[in-house]
Amino acid sequence: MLNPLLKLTKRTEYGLIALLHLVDREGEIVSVREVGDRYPVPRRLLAETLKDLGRAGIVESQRGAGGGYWLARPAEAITLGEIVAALEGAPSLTSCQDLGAARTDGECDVQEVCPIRSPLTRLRQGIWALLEGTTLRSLANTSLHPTALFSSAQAVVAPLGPAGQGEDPAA
Amino acid sequence: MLNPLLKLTKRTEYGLIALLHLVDREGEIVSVREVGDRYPVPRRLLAETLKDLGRAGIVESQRGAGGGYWLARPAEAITLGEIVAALEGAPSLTSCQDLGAARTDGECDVQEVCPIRSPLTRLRQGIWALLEGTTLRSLANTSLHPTALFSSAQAVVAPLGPAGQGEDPAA
DNA sequence: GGGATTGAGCACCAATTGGGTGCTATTTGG
DNA sequence: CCAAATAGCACCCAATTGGTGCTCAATCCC
Ligand code: SF4
Ligand code: SF4
Repeated sequence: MLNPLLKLTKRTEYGLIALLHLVDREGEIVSVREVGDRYPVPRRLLAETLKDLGRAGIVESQRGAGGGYWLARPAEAITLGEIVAALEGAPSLTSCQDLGAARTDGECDVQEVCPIRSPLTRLRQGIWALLEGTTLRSLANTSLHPTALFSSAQAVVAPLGPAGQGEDPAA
Repeated sequence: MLNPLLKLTKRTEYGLIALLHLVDREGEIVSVREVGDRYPVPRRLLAETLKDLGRAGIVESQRGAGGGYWLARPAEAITLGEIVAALEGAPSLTSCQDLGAARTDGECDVQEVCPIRSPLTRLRQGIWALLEGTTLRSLANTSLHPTALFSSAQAVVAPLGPAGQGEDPAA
């Protein structure tokens, strides 16, 4: 069984691969064909992913012969959170939390007496802070900038309490 | 669309609810019936969840009339990561990473030339550090212990680079 | 001992979601 | 006009998750 909590969808993975390629070719125009030739991913799905990223305003595109995609902004101005949101939808940790979306469909029975809503919300914000705190640029140049970055995440999630002993559940 | 990255399964939610109830009744023995009476969740599924937690060694149980469940350890010695691992399986962010599991099924074609494996691994470890750094006790007594806790997460994920500007994708 | 209560185990079904493709229209360069 | 390339959308199939049925085993109380 794979853990859904920590799982990125293939769409997101393909999107990230494509975006990293765009970073590599920053300033130029890149076609889906080119990306698909470089990485053994379903080219068609890659195209769908790029379309999504385009609709989200992360990349821009040019149709017609010689067309393709390029980053709509410099790589340091694109966050991982933004990418994930574009390809997997708005962030919400549980079915009752849509965080800005319409409240019309949040219909969990437990909601009234739920003891985990509040702490989980904080956790979600913490994870999201991680994603927001990671730029596309930093993904490209990994093993660079060993800077502490969790200021916001820390502030948000800290009330959850002190750390445990950190056992490894994979054992 | 709900974001799978930040989504807990119902099983985990129910499990957490049950566990928090056990924390409340720490020292006593609690039946599934009792928990099911307090929260409007499918009692049967709640039972399955408790079984899983039992198999994972998080709770202990007593069969027969008057039987039930109790925490196998004090609440501060049970981490959220452990709970999630018990109910949703071992942590792995992408299909190629099983982190200790058998390598026989990690069969992503991209693997050889994948530019995102390494950074995503680090991200996964960061998220997991968050989960491991949260104890069941701290979930119960939220709004307590405003302690900084991300030492391990920080150390692990820091190489990903500096923070972005933190836009809100839900807007 | 006998019945009621409660957990253990396992298989099974139904709904949702994610992975992936087909098809057609539209834009652009030559 | 033709070829290349993106845009849009509907659709199918496999996997996962949410939820149940049924049976067995242990324990308490009378
Ligand atoms: S109310 Fe509680 S159980 Fe229901 S979706 Fe929200 S967090 Fe989960
Ligand atoms: S190799 Fe890359 S694309 Fe394949 S599962 Fe791993 S991270 Fe994802």
